[in-house]
Amino acid sequence: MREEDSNWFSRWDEDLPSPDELISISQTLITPDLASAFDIHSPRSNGNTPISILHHHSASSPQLLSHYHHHGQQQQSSSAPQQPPPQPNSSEFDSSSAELGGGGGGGGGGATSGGGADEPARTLKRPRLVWTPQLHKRFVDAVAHLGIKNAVPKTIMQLMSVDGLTRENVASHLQKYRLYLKRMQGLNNGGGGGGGGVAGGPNGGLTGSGDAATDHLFASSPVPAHFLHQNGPGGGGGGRPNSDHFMPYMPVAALNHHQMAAAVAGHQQIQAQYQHHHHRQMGHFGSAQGNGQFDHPFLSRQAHLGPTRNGMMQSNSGFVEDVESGTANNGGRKVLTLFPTGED
DNA sequence: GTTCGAATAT
DNA sequence: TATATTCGAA
Repeated sequence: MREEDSNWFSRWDEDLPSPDELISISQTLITPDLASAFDIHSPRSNGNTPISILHHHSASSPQLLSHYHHHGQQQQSSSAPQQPPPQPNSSEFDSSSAELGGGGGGGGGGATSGGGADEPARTLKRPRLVWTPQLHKRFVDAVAHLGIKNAVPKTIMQLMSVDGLTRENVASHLQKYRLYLKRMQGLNNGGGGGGGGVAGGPNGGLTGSGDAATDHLFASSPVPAHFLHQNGPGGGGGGRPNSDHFMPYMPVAALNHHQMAAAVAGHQQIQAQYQHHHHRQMGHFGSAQGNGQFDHPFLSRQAHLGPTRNGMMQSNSGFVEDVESGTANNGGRKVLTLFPTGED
């Protein structure tokens, strides 16, 4: 058992005095897209953001390539549960404390000025999604429950219930994940056996490929055994949604029904953060709920990202955004990390 | 028409 | 590198 994942965890700790300090952060007013659109950056010393800004613009404007074609979708088929409407997070944490956007913090907030403030989301590029171990965990869980056969991007996305996650996000990750699984199969081909339960991560012997780093993310969450079995199209059998009795699983649809969802929502603590090359800040929720933590994979709704393909923005959970442009081997990229807390 | 999946681009 | 976007196929 390695806790390598703790890396990121310890990192932000540096910048943060202590979790308790940053209790509730709300970004409700500022939406990621808005911020990016207006190029709002770190709130200059606002008392809230101890960021040390390393504004360096070595590279002048990056490329302004304009090739954004987006197909928006989020359509619902007949029996699709649908993504939850922007539910007023009736949570305990009112989002009026630390305000990045509200008045205090953010200078950015006001940026909205301008003539029409409608239709904000459009032709905007969202930041790259960073797959944190937690997020990946949800992903794996979803896939596990669906079974390889049914594990297609759309379905996975729905099961994960992470707001802001797009089908494309999942598809991309899935592609890589499959590759990873394949590689593992190759190593242990034929084998079967064993009962060992979990496929056991990257066994001591790494692949000759040498890049184990790639596997690290994947390694952080256990791979369900059934994933590693080669399956022949053959005939029969077929589609069964993984009937493995692994863990309890509650379909999103169920949540849709009653306020139960709301209740659950109260427990979720999710955060999203924008990060740049390095430097990250995060807000912490007043998680002090006397309750322990929630470990339920599916029993929680997620943080909201900005604009959905729907064109509407949903923000509710606390966010911290840190957008910087700069120098970096990448030339400055905004990355969005949304991660659910309470796992692993 | 929609979604998947792999290739390709950044 | 990781993730995004594109493109052809089902």
